[in-house]
Amino acid sequence: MTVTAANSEVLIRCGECPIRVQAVCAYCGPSELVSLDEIKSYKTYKPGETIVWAGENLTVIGSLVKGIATLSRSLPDGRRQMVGLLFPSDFIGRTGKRVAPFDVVATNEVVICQFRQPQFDQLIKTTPSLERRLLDMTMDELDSAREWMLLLGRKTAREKIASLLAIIARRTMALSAASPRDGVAFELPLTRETMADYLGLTIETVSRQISALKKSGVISLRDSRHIVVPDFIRLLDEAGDDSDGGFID
Amino acid sequence: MTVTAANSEVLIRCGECPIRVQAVCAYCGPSELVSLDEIKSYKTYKPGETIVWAGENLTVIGSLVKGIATLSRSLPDGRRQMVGLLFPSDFIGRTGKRVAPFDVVATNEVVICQFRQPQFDQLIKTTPSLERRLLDMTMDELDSAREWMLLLGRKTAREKIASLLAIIARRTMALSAASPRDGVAFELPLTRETMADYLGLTIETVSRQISALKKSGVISLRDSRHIVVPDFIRLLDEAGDDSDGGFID
DNA sequence: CCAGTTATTTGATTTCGATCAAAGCAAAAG
DNA sequence: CTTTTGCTTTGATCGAAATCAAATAACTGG
Repeated sequence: MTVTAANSEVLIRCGECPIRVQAVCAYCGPSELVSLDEIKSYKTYKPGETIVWAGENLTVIGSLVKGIATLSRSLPDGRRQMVGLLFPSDFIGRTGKRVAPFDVVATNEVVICQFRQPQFDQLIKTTPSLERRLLDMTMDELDSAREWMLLLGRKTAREKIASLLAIIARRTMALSAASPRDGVAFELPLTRETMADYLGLTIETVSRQISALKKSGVISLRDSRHIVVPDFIRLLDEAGDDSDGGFID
Repeated sequence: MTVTAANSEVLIRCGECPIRVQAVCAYCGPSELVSLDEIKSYKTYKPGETIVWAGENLTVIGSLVKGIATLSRSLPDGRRQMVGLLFPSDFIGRTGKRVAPFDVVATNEVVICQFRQPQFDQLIKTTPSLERRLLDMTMDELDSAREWMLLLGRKTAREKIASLLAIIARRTMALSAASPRDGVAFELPLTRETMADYLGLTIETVSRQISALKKSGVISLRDSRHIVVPDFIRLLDEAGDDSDGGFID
């Protein structure tokens, strides 16, 4: 299990955490070692596999260690809306709820560090700083979800695509410490269908708008999954919003 | 300040709380009285008044005591999306954030029980159960926001209207303990414009779809603000979803 | 009660994105 | 190498909701 603070400080680390091996609670000070090994168990999911079914019993509680998973809900006739993306260090499940409100689906090979509910509750109770951190993370997610509501409710297809690309570009830039006016290149971690389900659009519209942005010179494509953004500011402009959305932040 | 638990148990009550007068923390047991009077202050806002401006310094932290407020964000060209409704007992603001992410606007006359940031942080630190409660509330809001994303991204105009009416009808029924097959009557607390901003629609479409639902016999109107739902199940059906959304739950 | 806003409804038309349809492409399977 | 399969692009058409426009209804303050 990995919990990353706002300032990127690592609070608790698991054995299979990609960053480090020791289980340490940084909040409680380095002196306080949390023995997670007894209460956690790792589970691996194949690409496309459903980790949690909406409406079913919510048994999984823990955090994503490796891979990317999607949170989504579907209407009876199949219309689907993605409502969140889970990256390593994000939580799955929640305390005090019996029924899962959303589907959780693995896009890659996903590894989850899973806890038993009573033991996780205990861990939270005995680690106030963890609860505080959980609260902050949840509030951030809430802000992101609401930001996304603005996109879903009011943005045009072109603005939706630009917003999504901007968010991914921003992630990439943050990692490479590039400036906004530099070119950014990245690989789309999503299929056109997933993008469509995210943005409340159809596959065809996604494809068309990407083509349109290409024709306008806002982006260029090496292949369908590799995007190059020559001018990030220009892309932000197309997103319609002054700020950057930040759904996947 | 009023914090209501999932089971409707009241945790902390302020002087002007509509339910009771004493300031009591029920979680910490009735023995533990929380002296809120020294750190809180009441503020009243007129209908239409903006309590918090998105992008500006977030100074308000506290909870809504009376009235209804909306949470919204706008695009530079004026397109607006409502992202939440605040009812009495709901929180405004959050710890550890300098800039307000959304506008908070009073629809009625609104009374807010306001705290100073450092003192509120202190209150949270010394009241672990309060933090736990805050976490639960925030997670519920997150689930609701995501549910709303499904509506915004994938539902038709008719389904959107039906969903909103169903949520309000459900609230009304819960208060009157009526059964789903009974008729429900309620007053819309929102203008057509507010509804439109909520649902990601225009005023005209809202009006048209309400007329259409009336013509289909799903609802009837005494006047534009007073809705009668003869068969709640029928309305739920029109909402497209099996479950009830619950955005305003 | 009336003039003057401010909501709401209804109608006509347009437009953006969905739908229907088919072709191109690339990776995996045989 | 060819076939299959899944993903993506592009084209033609359709339709739901937006936009433009105007009438009606409801509320405001004088």
